[in-house]
Amino acid sequence: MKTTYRTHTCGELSKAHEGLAVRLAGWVNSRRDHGGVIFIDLRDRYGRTQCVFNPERSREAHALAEKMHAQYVVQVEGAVVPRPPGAVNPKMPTGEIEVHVKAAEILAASDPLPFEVADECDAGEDVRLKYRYLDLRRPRMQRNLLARHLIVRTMRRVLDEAGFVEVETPAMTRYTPGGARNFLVPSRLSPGRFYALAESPQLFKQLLMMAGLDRYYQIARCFRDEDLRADRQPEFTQLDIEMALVSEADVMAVTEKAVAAVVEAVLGRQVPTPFAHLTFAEAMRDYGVDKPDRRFGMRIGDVAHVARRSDFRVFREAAGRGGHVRGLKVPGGQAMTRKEIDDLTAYAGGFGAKGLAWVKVEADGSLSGAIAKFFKPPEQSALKESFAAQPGDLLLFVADEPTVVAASLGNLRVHLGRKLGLVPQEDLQFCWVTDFPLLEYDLETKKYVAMHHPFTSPNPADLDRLETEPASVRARAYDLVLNGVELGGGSIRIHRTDVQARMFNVLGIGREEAEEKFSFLLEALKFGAPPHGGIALGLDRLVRILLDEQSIRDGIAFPKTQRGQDLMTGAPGTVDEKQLRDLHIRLRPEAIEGEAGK
RNA sequence: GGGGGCGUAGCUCAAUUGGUUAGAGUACCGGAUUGUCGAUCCGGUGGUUGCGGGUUCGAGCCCCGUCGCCCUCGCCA
Repeated sequence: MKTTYRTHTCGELSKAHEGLAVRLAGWVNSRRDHGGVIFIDLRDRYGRTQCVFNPERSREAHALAEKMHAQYVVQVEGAVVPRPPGAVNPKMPTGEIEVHVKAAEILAASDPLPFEVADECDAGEDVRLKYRYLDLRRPRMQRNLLARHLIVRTMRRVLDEAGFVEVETPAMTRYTPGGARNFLVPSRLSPGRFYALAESPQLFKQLLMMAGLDRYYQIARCFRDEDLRADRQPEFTQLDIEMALVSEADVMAVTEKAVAAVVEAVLGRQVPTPFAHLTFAEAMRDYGVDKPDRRFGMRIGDVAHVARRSDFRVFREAAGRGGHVRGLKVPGGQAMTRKEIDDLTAYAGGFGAKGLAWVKVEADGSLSGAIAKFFKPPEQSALKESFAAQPGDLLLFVADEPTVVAASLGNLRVHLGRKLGLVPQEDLQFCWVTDFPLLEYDLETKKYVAMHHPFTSPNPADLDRLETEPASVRARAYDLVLNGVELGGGSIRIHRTDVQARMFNVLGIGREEAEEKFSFLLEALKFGAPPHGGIALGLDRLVRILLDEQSIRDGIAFPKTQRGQDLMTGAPGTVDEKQLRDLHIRLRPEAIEGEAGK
């Protein structure tokens, strides 16, 4: 790493360099001034090295060191010397040596900092984001960016070796209906027209298969104008893959290889392949969600058969009218207080559950709690058997529509798993969720919408029911789930014009609209489209999990806030009237007022 | 759009039931200090309590509005 300004980095000197004359440059990490001797820890990306300024060695250098403050950029020249006995710092990789400085130069001064540049930073995230370049000087953030780089490099290596071609696709494309809200870019050259920023390279990668590229990948930036979360940014990165002449197993095999290589590279750990598989129906039944966290058990149990025979009206009626009655066993939950259970009820209520029924298993095996009396002894035994419940356990039940039961218990399960410390944090549990429904009924528009996207191939076994029983048709779609997080998803695509036309028809996309919005795809399908499929993995989420960070923002150099703002640059910002005129745009009054109010 | 948390010195936080001049650590400034590594010791500067309004003899604290950050539901094919 030798450059004009340095002979070595701040991380590489050791006893092996003893006696060597070196030149280092970096940031002043800290200064310890003893009146005579001054110690300065010099920091760069590679590490920290202690530099010693002794007035007896160089009066000028020492005088300069008195002026050096935190985060000054300085250059020093001196000799690598083993530290005196007792002064060795075993906590530092370079702790056995120090540089005795005989000449120094201040390359850049620094104002006092808004927050300390240290590994454990307790500054608020808004301050960190405003001064992101300072935040990124912290070793932890540097580790994150380096790990992200390693992850991307590993993905490229694995896919390159497997014959994939990296192709760039447009970020500025045409708006297509369905899916996420798009960011729009006004066209200066075509008044009144707009590009849409790509929410994914979906159609382009399919067209690359039709072009005969055979195997494509891209580290692709995607844009979605939806509300943000700890795991969602308006622009994010996907590892996007598409392959021709493949079935699900081919795509999964490549994905597993790439992901396993990444885990090995970053954490040095082996991930067993192939990953576990479960169907959407199994996931919903056992875990209540389509992205199960399989690091712990506590599966959802069905007690409809007991509910029907009970005297508890809420249960009986729910079980009778096609609803579900299901529950969770909380091991040792008998110790929970009324207040704790009330909190769980409120939590489940957030997912639509109107109540949370519970019973405790007492030491003698009897059930206690407000609803216990509605169950005769045989039903009480049946309840316990359903969960293999032992004395000391708590059983929680939700009786409601299937979607409410699944959502409330599924989320409650994860909530409890964390609260009770049942989740082995270090564990990495990958799994595939398959056999998703092709379509979902949207109550708002009273139409079927594609669960994955409109180009997903129906399962051939269900194809004859596409028009008659659309909700029962399975898709050739699959999601990759890691520790309860949806890492990504993909599908085998429709490659036949007739099937694609039927799909649009079921979605209520008329021939005219399909022709207008997707004519290029429909035409391409006519010119020899090979069977193909692929997947897209959320890079930011994978990085976050492997780094064990709480937010994907900590793996992104310059992320945006929950309101979609960049606190450093101030984006989105205003533009002047001339720019708007060039774009043939006039702001609506409420937009102008809203701006004035700030 | 809904729910929740937070907002006090550059930074992280405290401030009894609404009651005297809003404190501490850190950073910063000055001084002392020749083996520290979160250096230490002495002294000092630093406040529109996010903003606006209200209630009150009196508001950091209560009320209304508003802005910002975070979490979350909806949303994210």
